[in-house]
Amino acid sequence: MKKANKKEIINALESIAVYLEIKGENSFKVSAYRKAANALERDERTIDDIKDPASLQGIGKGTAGVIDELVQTGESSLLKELKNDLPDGLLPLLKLPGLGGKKIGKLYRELEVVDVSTLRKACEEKKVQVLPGFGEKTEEKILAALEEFGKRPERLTIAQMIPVAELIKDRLNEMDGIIRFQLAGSFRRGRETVKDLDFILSTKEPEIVGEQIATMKNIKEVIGHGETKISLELQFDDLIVPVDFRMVTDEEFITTLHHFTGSKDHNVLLRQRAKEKGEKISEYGVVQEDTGEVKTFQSEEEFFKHFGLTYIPPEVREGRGELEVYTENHPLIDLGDIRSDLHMHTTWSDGGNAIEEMIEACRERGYEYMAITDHSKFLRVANGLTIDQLLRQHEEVRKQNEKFSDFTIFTGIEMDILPDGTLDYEEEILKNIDFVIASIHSAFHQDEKTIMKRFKRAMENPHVAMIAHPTGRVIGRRDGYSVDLDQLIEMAVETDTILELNANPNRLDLSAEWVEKAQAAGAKIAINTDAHHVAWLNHMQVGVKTARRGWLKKETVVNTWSSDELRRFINKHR
DNA sequence: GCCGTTTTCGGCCCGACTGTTTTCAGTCG
Repeated sequence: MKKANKKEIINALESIAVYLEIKGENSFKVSAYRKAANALERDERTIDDIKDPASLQGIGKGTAGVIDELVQTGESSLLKELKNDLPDGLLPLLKLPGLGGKKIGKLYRELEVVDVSTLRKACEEKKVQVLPGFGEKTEEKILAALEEFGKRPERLTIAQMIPVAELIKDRLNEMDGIIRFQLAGSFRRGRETVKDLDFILSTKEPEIVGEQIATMKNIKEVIGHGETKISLELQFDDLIVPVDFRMVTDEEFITTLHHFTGSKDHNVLLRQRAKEKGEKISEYGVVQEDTGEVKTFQSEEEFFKHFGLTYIPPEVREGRGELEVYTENHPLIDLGDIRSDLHMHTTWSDGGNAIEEMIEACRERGYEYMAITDHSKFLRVANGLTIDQLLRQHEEVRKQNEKFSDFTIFTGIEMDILPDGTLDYEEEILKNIDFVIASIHSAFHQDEKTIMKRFKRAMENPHVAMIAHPTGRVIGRRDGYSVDLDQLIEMAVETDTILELNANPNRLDLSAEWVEKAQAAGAKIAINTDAHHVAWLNHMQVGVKTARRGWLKKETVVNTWSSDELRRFINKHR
């Protein structure tokens, strides 16, 4: 029997939790299996290196037994048994809003609902509304949810959310009665995708503010409207965005902001810690359990300090050891550390702005240097530069460069690694370019070995400074090519090739998870916007957020260095 | 199911909102 790998074990534990939930098991037992899955996921080691799973916090005798069985045999008798007991068509029903394990269990036992279609039938025959605990409205809602089921993506990309978030902020700014507001949730933590947007508002007049929110433009539906919480679905063309608004007093603002920034795992860990001190954290403050005294805070710094911690940036509040690390300062890279952008396009290839405009925009952003990197000749669809054009462009860049004593413009190129593994320009050309980027834009279907050969050849070329968007993924649209990232990182360290964190919110490539691994291995990262328009230079913020999610320090990121330092690094092997 | 210098039993993070109920269970984040 094939042994189960770590991912399969985590999935099995999560499946067990879901089945138990539908069975109506004790909810703490259910969450014990989820906690065990989380504990495994958080641990960096492989399943073989974790000799004794029960030694991990959250894994005891029971779940360790399940894990051991999966490791030994590749199967779990408990999971098998559950699968025999319950139809697996019930599992997707948990995704329907308003339906949880308890209700699904009841539907199964009382009405023999086993999947989406039997559930729809039961609703249509009006059998659901007569069940105790259900009613007419519940039945209607289930039917409506079934109608929408599968039509909408579960998570929305940051690229889609950025303009929506800005629009809502503008509207809140125009409303009466709001003292201050902030966007919280996974958006604030910088996740690649989000389920919804969470806004925290402070006000003395929740009814007045609530009324304005519930009547704002673009509302598709008001999901809920209570005294302090309003849930909406906003619609912009095809895009439907769930948005939650929470209203509190200004004193409560900071603890509410922290609570709804999450993550859930982070909150749970911090609350457990508070409990050990005889305190209780809620949205409204920290309660001294013996006296009932409620403490509120002026800032999140102050809040964390209360628990003996320094400020924990939202990006790392994932319950992955931040409470242990942030007993002292642990600075991560910051937007203010960025001194250049090393990947962008102009009208010479497929960009929308002239060289001068890009220079001006970079200077406005306070950078000290930059690189102009248009596409190479192979990429005809993007109007890649012929050798003649390239030489003329670099002449132009050098001329521009002479204008400034306080700013440096690198000549550059985003050169294609061709399907056969050769590079788009000869050594003779490359040796005169300041910043050579190599990247893959073709033959995505090739197998991993072939792709890795292409990368290897590029990275071993002494003139190639950086690999751009290493996986080629576009979030929510395509996975990219088959690349062995562990090996790529290894090669990057060996050849001193920089790996890119492409800050385009559709790409975020490398991801937070992989830049973290790259940093651990000693590789260097550049955060670049790959801007095709001056406005896209602002994506640097998103890139830095992603870097922070990967715990990147300033030193790891080459565009926090001075231009001389970077030049020395690039020219080391030339 | 997990956990424990108060505990090997009895807790487990906490609260808003809805729809079902006549005081609360279920869901959600």
